[in-house]
Amino acid sequence: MLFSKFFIPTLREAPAEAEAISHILMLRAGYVRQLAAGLYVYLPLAWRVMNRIQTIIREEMDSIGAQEISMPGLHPADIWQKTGRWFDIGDEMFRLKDRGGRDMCLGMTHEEIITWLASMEIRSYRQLPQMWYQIQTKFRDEARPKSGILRTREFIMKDSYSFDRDEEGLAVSYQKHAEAYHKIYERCGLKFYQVQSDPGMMGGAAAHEFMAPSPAGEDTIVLCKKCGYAANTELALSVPPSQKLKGSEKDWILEDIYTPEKRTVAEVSAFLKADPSYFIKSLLLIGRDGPFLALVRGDQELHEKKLAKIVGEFRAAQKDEVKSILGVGAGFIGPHNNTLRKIADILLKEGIYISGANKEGFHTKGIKPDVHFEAEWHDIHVAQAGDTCAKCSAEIALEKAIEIGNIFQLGTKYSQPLEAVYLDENGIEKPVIMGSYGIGPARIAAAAIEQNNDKDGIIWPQSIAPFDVEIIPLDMGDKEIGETAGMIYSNLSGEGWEALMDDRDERPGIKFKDADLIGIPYQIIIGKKGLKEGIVELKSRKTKQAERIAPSDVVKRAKELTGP
RNA sequence: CGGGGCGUAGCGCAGCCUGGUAGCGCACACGGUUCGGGACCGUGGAGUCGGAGGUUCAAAUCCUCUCGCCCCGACCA
Repeated sequence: MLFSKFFIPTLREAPAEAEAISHILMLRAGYVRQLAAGLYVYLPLAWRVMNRIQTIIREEMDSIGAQEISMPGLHPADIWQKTGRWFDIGDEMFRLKDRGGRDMCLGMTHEEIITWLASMEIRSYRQLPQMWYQIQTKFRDEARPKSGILRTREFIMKDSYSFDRDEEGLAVSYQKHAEAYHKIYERCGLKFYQVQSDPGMMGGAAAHEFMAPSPAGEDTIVLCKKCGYAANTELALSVPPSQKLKGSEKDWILEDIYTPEKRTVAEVSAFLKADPSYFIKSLLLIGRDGPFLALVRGDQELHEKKLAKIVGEFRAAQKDEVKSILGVGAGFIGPHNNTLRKIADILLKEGIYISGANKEGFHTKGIKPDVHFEAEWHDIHVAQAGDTCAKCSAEIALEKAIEIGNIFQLGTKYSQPLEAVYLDENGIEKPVIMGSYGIGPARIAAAAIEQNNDKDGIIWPQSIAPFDVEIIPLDMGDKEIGETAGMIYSNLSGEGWEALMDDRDERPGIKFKDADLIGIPYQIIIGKKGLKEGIVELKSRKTKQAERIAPSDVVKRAKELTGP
């Protein structure tokens, strides 16, 4: 491919709206352009990357026996109504009506549609298991699209679905997907983790996410280097450090202490000269069944998602609600002396504490859990660096990560309402057991850039680079340079290499800058000085190391370094 | 949806406070000199100042409304 004929609109300066590294580099290097919030045009370079990623995905999906299909992006509402998601999902679903006034939506995912298909076609256990996948556009009206192509309102996704007779079959399909995903990410040159995740609105039992560590990520994951425990903080268990005992605390007796105008843990902690770990933070929340208290240790944060999994939806109480329910201001509420339902962090089961006295201007010291109040005990705190692993007690690490894929065991969540059933060997009708599995190719591309770049630009992993090699003749006016470049180009092409040749009549500096920005992993630099000595340079984008080799040796050497 | 910021030439920005000729750098076109890490000189083209309404003799600038984009949070199958 000739650079002069290929559309690569590089920019010297990045548009001001870009913040994430991958976003800035994709704009500057001429990969994408933004149409509107969360909507992007993929230019030729980016589309080549996407195609390479999709090819890898197809190969690995096919190798586990999945079959590619294609489903519509526009869906009738009634199928989504049958599973209830038409009502459960809010503004994030694009909804519209067709000319006949029928409710429709743009597909955010395809569980409903594929289950409809299965319900029409699957009759017998003899037809199972099945794995079907597609690479297709999804639409989600994101509340806040961000970070370039990392979070968009329209995006391509590989989604696959498994259909099995029973849970054992599902476990096999699930495992096959997990293995295929590992291969896909490895082949794409990504650093990644498989972590436990929250099934969320997908429903079902087990779920894992594949996470590419990056500061640009929206998720935080908890990792234990010792035992391998890995989970999204949405559900990650951890054991924070215990109270720092000075010795005298165990002699505390239950007493109220006057703490005028001291409301927050920080204020009371400073006032009483006691570490925040001696406090119980009491939060009055309003759930579906009325008000309740959530209790976490003073140095901890409540994880609202963990709590929501236990009690369902809730919201914080307003100031006047606190007054009317507990008869005291928000800074002085505590777990004892009231009959409200209490959900307490498991960490509070041990120790002795100070908390609000439920009396204006007072805190109570010497509170012992299970003695002075009772509660339902759950892990509801946010895992933090410095905590230890709930499984093996080693110190855990926290990392920001980009979600690049997920796998869910759905069970019968969709097959039941949509009546996707089969007859087993005994002629008994049973619902199909399903799994669902997603990968975002654009996120793979963005994560690859986030993980592989330097001050000059992108450094693509070879497998997903838009081209394998860029040939850079420094002076197109020089006959010998032009001929050598042409020879190398056709030799490489003949061996299956995809080469981009910068045939533009530009100064060397511009060609070097653009080449580094675009990030093709190898550059072959052909200049007058080198040719006088009979050599060209083969330069690694990543290391910036250049080898001086004879033009005729380029193919041989390139093969040694890496395959096409 | 809550909080904050920004919309002036393709990109990056100044001008706005204190109303009066729309400007700079890069990019682009042409000519010349250059040519191993984003060259230099000269000439030139390009802007409904996001939009609407208002105040004023006069609005990029002041006021009101509105649209869009970005960031933080909430949300996120």
